[in-house]
Formats: sequence, structure tokens, C-alpha cells
Amino acid sequence: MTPLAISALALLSEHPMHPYEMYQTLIQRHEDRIVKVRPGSLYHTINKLAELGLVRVTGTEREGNRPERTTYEITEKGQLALAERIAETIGEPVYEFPSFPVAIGEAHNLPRHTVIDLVRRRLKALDLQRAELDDALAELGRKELPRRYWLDVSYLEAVQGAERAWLQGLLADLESGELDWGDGGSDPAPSAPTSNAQPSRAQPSRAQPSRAQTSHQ
Amino acid sequence: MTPLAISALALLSEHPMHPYEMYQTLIQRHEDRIVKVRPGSLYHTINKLAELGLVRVTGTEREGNRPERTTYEITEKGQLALAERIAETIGEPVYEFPSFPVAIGEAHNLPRHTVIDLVRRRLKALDLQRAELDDALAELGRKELPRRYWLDVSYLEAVQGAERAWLQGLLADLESGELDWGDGGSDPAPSAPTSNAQPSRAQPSRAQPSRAQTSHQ
DNA sequence: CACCAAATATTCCGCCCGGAATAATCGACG
DNA sequence: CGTCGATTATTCCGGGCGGAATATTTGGTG
Repeated sequence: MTPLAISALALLSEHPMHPYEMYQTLIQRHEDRIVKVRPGSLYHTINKLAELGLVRVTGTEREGNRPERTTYEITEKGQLALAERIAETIGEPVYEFPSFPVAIGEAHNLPRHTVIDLVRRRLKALDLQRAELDDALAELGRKELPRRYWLDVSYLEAVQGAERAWLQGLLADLESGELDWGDGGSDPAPSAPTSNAQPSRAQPSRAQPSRAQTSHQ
Repeated sequence: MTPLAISALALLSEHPMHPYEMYQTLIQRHEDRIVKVRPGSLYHTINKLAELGLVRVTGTEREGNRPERTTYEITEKGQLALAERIAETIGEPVYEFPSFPVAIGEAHNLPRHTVIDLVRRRLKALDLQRAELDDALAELGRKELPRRYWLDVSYLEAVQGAERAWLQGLLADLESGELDWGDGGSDPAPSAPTSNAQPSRAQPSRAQPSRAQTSHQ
């Protein structure tokens, strides 16, 4: 059950709708910033939910000569599945393999000055995004929409802030030469300065995962 | 070009290999924590890279009567594409629609006590993950592997830390009643206490995305 | 009032990815 | 020295998702 399925179920949990209305609603509420929503995928998703018995057709009407709209409603089973899926997604973290960590893990293939430039670019873009998030939050605050409805935005802002901070640290270390880059930047430069060979990663050897709870900021 | 394609190219940039050796190498280096790597996808990826002319077959040998191994090497074009793709991924942030924000955005569909429980669960799991990350970092430090080779782990730890902090804040506000949940928890409870209807999200109205750079911690 | 762009509402095709199947060989153990 | 399970190495098939196509209607503009 994909994120889009969750959103769709949640919408039907408000009141019965036809797929296109879901689409419009999601766009108009700017939920497309949180869930990836394509018309095609939406119809597929609804179909699958219907097969699973989580939603059911409540009628098909035709207005004028437009393509006929099929309206759906959520079922008992659907309500349960929705709650279940939300709970699962919150309760057990699942790593979803974003691509930035991969790229940053391979950044050593690029020369230092390039990476400095790229990190600067990313920071600039993130600053823009933050401005948009802030605007959204300000607007939400002005509407006095209760906070429980914009937890997602708040979360994104927090995580994004951490990324910016980390990038700033990286940038500083790259510029100061504090961070050894295998060039003549600083420190004991190894024998082969611009080698491509990557040493094999260490194996954490299944060590005891014990001291949780030690807050380190 | 997917993250796996980046990793594959990066491996071939070390030396020519057959797909299965890439697979082994990735596993043994624990890169499967950063990139999603399935045997099937790997072969598909290599094939596509070959079609694109980013890698080329360097030979096929057969040892004993095993299925014959096809060895690949990276091409000139491949080297360029690799650098280009890494740069792109670092330089321009792309939102990849993780599912947790969706779920947290729909958490208001669950009763407060359930959400409290779920957030506690997630925190516990994240603490375990942090322990593993710390172990990995400790091991890497012991091996004296230069920091530029584990930037990815460092990044993950930073972002994960922010998530934990945010969750702790949320948990506190849920427990204290500080956060209005539409139940009788606190504050001016609206007319329909356990309504399902979600108010439409505010529209940031394309506001001027201007003041970047205003550091607010 | 003619016409073109945008909105309405949905279907369809093709690619991509993951899980499972295949198939041979090596090592270990009795 | 037979055989069972793990390792080696790859292929294949099916489902899901995204982009584009389709077909009609509304609204705005000269």
C-alpha cells in the first residue's frame, strides 16, 4: 500500500468522491508536495483499493457528454486498513534509499573545488525551499489551522534544517582544508594523490547495539 | 539514471568487473545500507548502461561449467556521465516523497494515545539504528579510513538526529496536552470533537520567496 | 459568434524493478 | 565417497507507476 493509497483512503474517509475530485483536492491542498500524485497512478491506486475491498463503487453518473465519473466510498475494511497503515508507517521506520546519500558517498570521485561549488548550490536551493516552507507555515498559522494538521510541514522543516547545518559544516571543512580530500589540500597526503581506488568499507561486526537514549546534540 | 547505476559505474571506475562481483563488493562494503541493490535490478541496470554506451563488454569467460560471466569496463562517456550524475544529485535537491511525512500528516485520524504509543515505538527503533550507525562510525574511525569515504554515514546520522529531536518534541507536546488533538485534551475544543473532516490546507498564494539566508536555528 | 486554450475525466502503453526460478559447482560432514 | 546445502551467476516474468493520448466541454477573446 503506497503513500498515494493512504492519501486516497484518507480523502474518501472524509466523504465519497470520484478520482478526479481526489486529484483536484490534493492539488488544491498542496498535498502534492508530500505525496507524489500523477493522474495515472491515482486511477490505478483506486482500482487496486477496490479489488482489495477497501473502497467500493457507490455510483456512476454522467454530466452532459463528459466521460462518466465513477464515485467511490470507503468501506469498513478500508477504515481499518487506513488506520493500520498509518500506524505501521509511523511506528516502524523504513529506510527508503534517497539518492543524495549515495551521491555524497561518491563525492570523493570529484575534485574538491567542484564539490565546494555543488554544496554551495544545494545550500542556495535549500534556502529557497525553506523560504517557501516558512511562507506555508506562516499562512497556516494565520488561518489558525490547528497544528495537528500541519505536523508534516513542521517535520520537513526540522529535517531540512539539519541537512543545511550539516552541509554548512561540510562546506567549511572543505574550504578550510580541514577535510582531507586526497589532493594536496592538507595533512599527510597518501602515496597516490588522485587515485580512484576506494578502500573497502569497515564491517561494524554486529557489535552490541546497547546504549540507546544517550542524547547527543 | 538510478542510484544503483551510480554505484555500479563507480565500481567499474575502480576496475573492470562482472555484475556478480559488483553485487558481492557492494554487500561486503555494506553499501546495501545506502543503495537498494537486488541482483535482478543490478543486471538490468548494467544492461541499460551498456545500451547507453556508458559501459562496454570487455570479455566473457567461463570457469568450469558455471554460467559464463560477462565482464564490463567503464567507457570514457561513462566516466563523464558518472561525474555529471553525482554533481547533479548533490547540486540540485530533489524531493523523493518519503512515506513518513504522509503518515504523520494523517496521524490526526488516529486517537492521541495511539499516536503517543507509535511515536515511542519509532523513537525506540531509531535509537537502535543510531547505535548501529555509531558502531559503524567507530569502526571506520579505528580503520583510519579518511572521512571523505564515510560522508554518507555522517550525513545520515545528522539527519536522523534531527528526526529524533523532532519526535521527542512531538511526544512531549502530545503527552502534556500542549498539542490540541481535537479531543478534550486541552484548549478551545471545536464544536465537533472527533470529526473526520479535514479543513482545506492554506494556499501560500505564491508569496514572494525572497528572504533566503535568514538563519533561524 | 468563431475559435483556441484550459479544464474535465479517464484510459492506455511501455519501462523499470523486484522476487523467484534456474542451474551448475564447491565444501563439509558423516 | 555420496549428498545436502550454500555459493556462484544469471534470466525471466509479473505488477506498478508514470507520461502521454483521448475526447468532450467550458470560458475567454478578437
